[in-house]
Amino acid sequence: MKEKADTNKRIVASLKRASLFTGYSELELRAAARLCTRRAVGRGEVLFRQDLPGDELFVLACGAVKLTRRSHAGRQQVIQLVHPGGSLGETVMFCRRRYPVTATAIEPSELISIPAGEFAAFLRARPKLSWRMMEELSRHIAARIHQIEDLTTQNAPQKVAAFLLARADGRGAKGTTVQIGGPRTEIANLLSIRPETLSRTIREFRQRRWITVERGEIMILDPESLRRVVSVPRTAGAARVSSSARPRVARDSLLVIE
Amino acid sequence: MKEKADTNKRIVASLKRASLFTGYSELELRAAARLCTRRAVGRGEVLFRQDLPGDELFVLACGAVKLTRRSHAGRQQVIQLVHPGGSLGETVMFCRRRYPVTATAIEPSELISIPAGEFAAFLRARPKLSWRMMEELSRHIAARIHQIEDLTTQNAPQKVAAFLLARADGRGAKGTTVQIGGPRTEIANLLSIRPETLSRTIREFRQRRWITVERGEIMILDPESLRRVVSVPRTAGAARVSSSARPRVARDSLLVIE
DNA sequence: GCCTGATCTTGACCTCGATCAAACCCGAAA
DNA sequence: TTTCGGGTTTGATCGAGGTCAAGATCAGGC
Repeated sequence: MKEKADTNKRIVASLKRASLFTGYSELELRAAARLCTRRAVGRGEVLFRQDLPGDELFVLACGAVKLTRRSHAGRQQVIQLVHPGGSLGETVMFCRRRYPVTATAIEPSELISIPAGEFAAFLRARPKLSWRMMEELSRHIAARIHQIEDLTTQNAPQKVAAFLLARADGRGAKGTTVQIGGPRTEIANLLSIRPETLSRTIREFRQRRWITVERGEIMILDPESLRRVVSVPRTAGAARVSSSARPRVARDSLLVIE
Repeated sequence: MKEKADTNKRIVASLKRASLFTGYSELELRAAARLCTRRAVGRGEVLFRQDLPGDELFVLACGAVKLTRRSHAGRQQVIQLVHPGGSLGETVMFCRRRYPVTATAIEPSELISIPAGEFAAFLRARPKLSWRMMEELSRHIAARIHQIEDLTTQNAPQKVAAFLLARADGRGAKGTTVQIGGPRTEIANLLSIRPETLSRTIREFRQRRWITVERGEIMILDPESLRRVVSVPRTAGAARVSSSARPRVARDSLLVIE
């Protein structure tokens, strides 16, 4: 019937934009799309839960989803914010059918649901696409490694600056803007800082005319300065003079650039 | 010739112990081993470097290797300590032939070197083993996610306790010991704390008779207490009484258990 | 054995960011 | 319009852990 064909077209269009499916031929895309179904969810809705079994993975068509992990001691940590074109739950196909994280929509979202079993069979029959999947998994590993590096080596302003630059990619040309899907708290949690600290840092950046903020949209005015913050070795090159010679200068700013 | 056959046997034996090769049949193991070569390295020797191209992956037969990442700002972070049976550099087969981390031996070590190109061909010809590889990559992702959780949600004593318990696995039965390969500094760096803090934490644990230390070998006396430290929500359940009613108790211990 | 250089320990101090608490803002419901 | 509730901002304070510096301890090499 006509309607079904139309749905399928839209699914193909969504998959085409997903990094998980780059490199797929038109034919392969259509074959994959035939397995899938669309699904709309409201803000706050949970797609799957950490440690629970499941049998579907997703591609995010539009909206925003957070992947979180609740630690044994009850503390929650955002692992990733997924944007349109991203995928979630891929590993459920390989790891004892359990999800390593919890996925929650932080905005009304549309997703493509892919049944794990059928997609696995689909891949098994197509070695070349299996290889693509491995590339994708490797990319994932690299991303998590990079994240560990950022979380452990950067201080709060560096985290925020790096985050902004990463979002405004395309070399962050002097006027790009960064959309923030969902409440700012989620970003703070992703960077593993408190909302209060994020707020203060943003204020600092704004006062220095490095960014402007309006309506949950941040515009980058001075990417160079932000980059400098990120790449400075830590509490910047000042000091290292004659130990505690001077009588302790008052600190009025979060940043220690000179 | 005899000698070559013997070398091959030893490689097979090493691979058999590697998680990357579990599930391989004897035949498949031998075929894989035929591609490989042994290699011994000294302490401090670098196997491959972050961001540089390369074309081999490794299985660690004995010794210890650290995987590190140097951040843009020069700070170094240990991502993983690899033990015998572990593998390193798997992703080089998929990610533009570049390594995401630097691998350095922290003890004299023996490795099996696997040429990336040939092993890729080997896998492509064996879909079932490709699938095993995907499982392995997924496991890797899960491990990194878990690590992010630990790094961000735990404080110093929790990190150390969790580390000890993880190493003394087999449910850490009251007397298991933990070997530490390489200098203790590496462990501190892995947990993203300073060596000084690690030292103090270990002293604390020792004073409480939870562990004993000798000759770079730690024995766990009281796994239950360690587990309790890990799973306590944060600065433990004390306080929360009548705000600052009491005149600020002196803190003499790193831990806040009651 | 005795040096010599790494690694580990201990103490004193200070800083960054967490925490607590109180306004403030703003969109949705009434 | 007012009310209500989640999110954000701001200020004040505190403490875990980082930093610096000085010893102690250990491991090879001679």
